[in-house]
Amino acid sequence: MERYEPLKIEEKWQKIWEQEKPYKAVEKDGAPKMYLAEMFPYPSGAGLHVGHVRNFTIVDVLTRFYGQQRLNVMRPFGYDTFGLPAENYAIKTGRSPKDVTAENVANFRKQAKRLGYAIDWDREINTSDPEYYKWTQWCFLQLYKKGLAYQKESYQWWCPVDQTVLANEQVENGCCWRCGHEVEKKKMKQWFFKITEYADELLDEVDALDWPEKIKTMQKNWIGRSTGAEIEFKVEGGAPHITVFTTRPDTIYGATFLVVAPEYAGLEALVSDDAREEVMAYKAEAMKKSEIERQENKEKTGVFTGAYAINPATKEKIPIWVADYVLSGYGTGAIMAVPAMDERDKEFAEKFDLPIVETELCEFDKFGTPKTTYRMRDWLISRQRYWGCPIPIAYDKDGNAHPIPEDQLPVMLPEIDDYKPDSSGRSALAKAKDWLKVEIPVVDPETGETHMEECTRETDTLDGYACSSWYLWRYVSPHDAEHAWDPVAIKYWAPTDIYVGADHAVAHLLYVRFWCKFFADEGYLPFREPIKKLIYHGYINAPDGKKMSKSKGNVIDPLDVINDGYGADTLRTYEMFIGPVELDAAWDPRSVGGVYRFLNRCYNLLNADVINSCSGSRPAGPSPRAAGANSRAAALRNSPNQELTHIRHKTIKKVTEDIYKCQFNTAVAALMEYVNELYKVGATKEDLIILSKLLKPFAPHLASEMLERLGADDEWPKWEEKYLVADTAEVVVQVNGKLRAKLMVDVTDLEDEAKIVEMALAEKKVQKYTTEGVKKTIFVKKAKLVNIVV
RNA sequence: GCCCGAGUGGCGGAAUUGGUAUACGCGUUCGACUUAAAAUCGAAUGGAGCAAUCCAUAUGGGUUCAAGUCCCAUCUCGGGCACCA
Repeated sequence: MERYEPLKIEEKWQKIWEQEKPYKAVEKDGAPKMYLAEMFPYPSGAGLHVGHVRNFTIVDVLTRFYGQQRLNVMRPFGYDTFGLPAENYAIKTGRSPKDVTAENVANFRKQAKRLGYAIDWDREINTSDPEYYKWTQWCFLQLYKKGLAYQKESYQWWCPVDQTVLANEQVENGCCWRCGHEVEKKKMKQWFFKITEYADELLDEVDALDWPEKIKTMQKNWIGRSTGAEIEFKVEGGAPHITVFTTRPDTIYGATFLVVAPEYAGLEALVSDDAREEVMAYKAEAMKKSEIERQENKEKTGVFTGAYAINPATKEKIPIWVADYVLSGYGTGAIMAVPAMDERDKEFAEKFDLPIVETELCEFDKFGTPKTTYRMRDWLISRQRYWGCPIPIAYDKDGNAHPIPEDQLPVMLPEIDDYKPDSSGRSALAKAKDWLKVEIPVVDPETGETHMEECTRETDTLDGYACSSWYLWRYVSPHDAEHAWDPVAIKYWAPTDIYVGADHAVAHLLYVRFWCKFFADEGYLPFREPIKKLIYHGYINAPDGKKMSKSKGNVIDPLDVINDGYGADTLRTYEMFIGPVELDAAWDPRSVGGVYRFLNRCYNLLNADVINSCSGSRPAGPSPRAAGANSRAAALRNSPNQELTHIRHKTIKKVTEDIYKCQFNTAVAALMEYVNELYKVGATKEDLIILSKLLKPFAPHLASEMLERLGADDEWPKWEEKYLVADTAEVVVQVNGKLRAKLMVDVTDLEDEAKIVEMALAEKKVQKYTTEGVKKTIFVKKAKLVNIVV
């Protein structure tokens, strides 16, 4: 008998797929379209890891599944290549990030091909390719034109290690998401995208999405809408008014003091001469503290500013304090403290001996104007780093920003020698002297006239998340030189039907939604939500359950698993079998062997002897089970063809429904059961064809080989309800809810409750318990169960 | 602290949503083939007991003819938020 040699089979089919391009996606009428994608990878130097394999294989199983159902599927592939790791590696090794990236991409492509994915390789994109980032810059300019890309000077998160600012979404527990170092606050002029403009829509449309609840909740929390009012407090002595935000304007009678954040812009003007020294010292202290330190010390601190405001309700004079428990970035950076109602204000009042008065609630909007605020801030997009998409902006001699005209795009990233950022707070691009100068049309802000002027380019680059905020639309026309995305193709393919990832619950997945809404408003997209269904899967951990990491030396290299002789089909099928898709799972090298054995058994069924002898009306194969066999095996002995048909259709149904539900582990288990049955009773050719078709999404090489030898196509099989019901059924007999006997009955008898109950009561094992008489009997047809209550 | 999830054999995990608990796989044991090993094939495998039976889905109660599934309380683990006024 021929042995199962996965490496040979896989090489053969990968060559065929490379040459014949069966997965090329073309717009066409007739079949409905199905557009699937994974969150494209950042191609690191280490190559593919088992987590990528899980991610890509989920997409592949679905792609093949829908493809076999003859939907018009599109499954592209791409690389998210801009970013710090490549740049840092380049600095360390003295090589250019471009070269390093090109190598990594080539390696990723090779490895992805080795896994046999049904990718349309003509739709490959790379965010650091000028052909791609030209359109990232175009997107920026559209946002800029509408005032949704703007500059603002404010305090920002700064990572001292990576020497760049970070978006709120990139700060995790007060630390940089990249390097883990504590972040600091730094006052800088930076570029932002006005995502808050879409806060309401982003929030309101979350519920309708076919996404995991976990992700939807995180997005809702992140946006964090609260409704309340802004109330203006006059300050004694003529300093500017203080506007506070509160969700409880009705408690204003209990507001006994105001508190402003240390970063509050009007603080200087407010503070009295007596208090100035102390207040400024407090502010300096607060600014020095990292976010973590501020959070750790929950003990309230603060200083009196020496100034007083007038409570518009009580007309009383109330003191103004500065304290770091008030956040500068939220609301107005100032609050009215109502210690009788609010725990934090109460704690503060008690500590500093401020008055606490019970408040009578008043009419909601009497003293304020209604106002909604969001926890979400605008998206900070400038990065002081080299390896990113240049921001298409230049500054005139007065420092005013002007857009680079669209016909000058792309603003190419210049080749430089030294990528290292320095302490100037500017990126290494500032050192590219020739590149910095550019002549562009400039509009005079006073006369409104346009003239050409030599300007200086922006040296910040865009946050990598900007590059990945629109790539799902680039896939529909990846080589279009005229548009970011082709208007016809986008209408056909988008939005993405299924998107698969394991990360970026709030950042990326919020940003794509934001851009989608913006470009829909601009008329470039005919939909407002970019992703219909999101599959958010778990990580694969090391065998000890810990995260895989190079330093721990517990990394499993997927290519090693393949080359050890298991092959890609085993690796893929194992990762689908490893557990429920949404859960983390620990790698188990022994279970990989189990899946290999399963595929091996599939292959062995192909053995010519089996096929030939089974093609007749009665399957031969290994001898049927001997004594002690269960009732189904008995049924198989009696009417093998009928029973086999029943099992076949049951398997088709189970595998089909499980894949729809993304329950890949139980789909694989059902295939294993099917194969076990076929081993017991022998397989017909039809069984082998069905098995191969159902197996193809998981193990496409082996299945293709089997289908070829069987002379069959890969069209997804359908089950028929009539075969799901066998002609005999097993009825369970319980006494007081405990299993006591089983009956084999004709299916037609299932309609006859009286007959079944009579049969049940006639069972010896049942009669043992019914000597005292029977109170009642319950027959559940659906469950094929009788319960006798005594 | 607040809000969600989840606790099932030696292990990863199944259970048509209230109806045969432990599918499938791993591991273990025995057997066949082999000079031998690997591979492969077959059998057994929740616990106790010779058995009939009894006990088992984190713990304790409850509802029900029937509970892993529903309700209440407790414990443990995971995730999210965490001075957001």
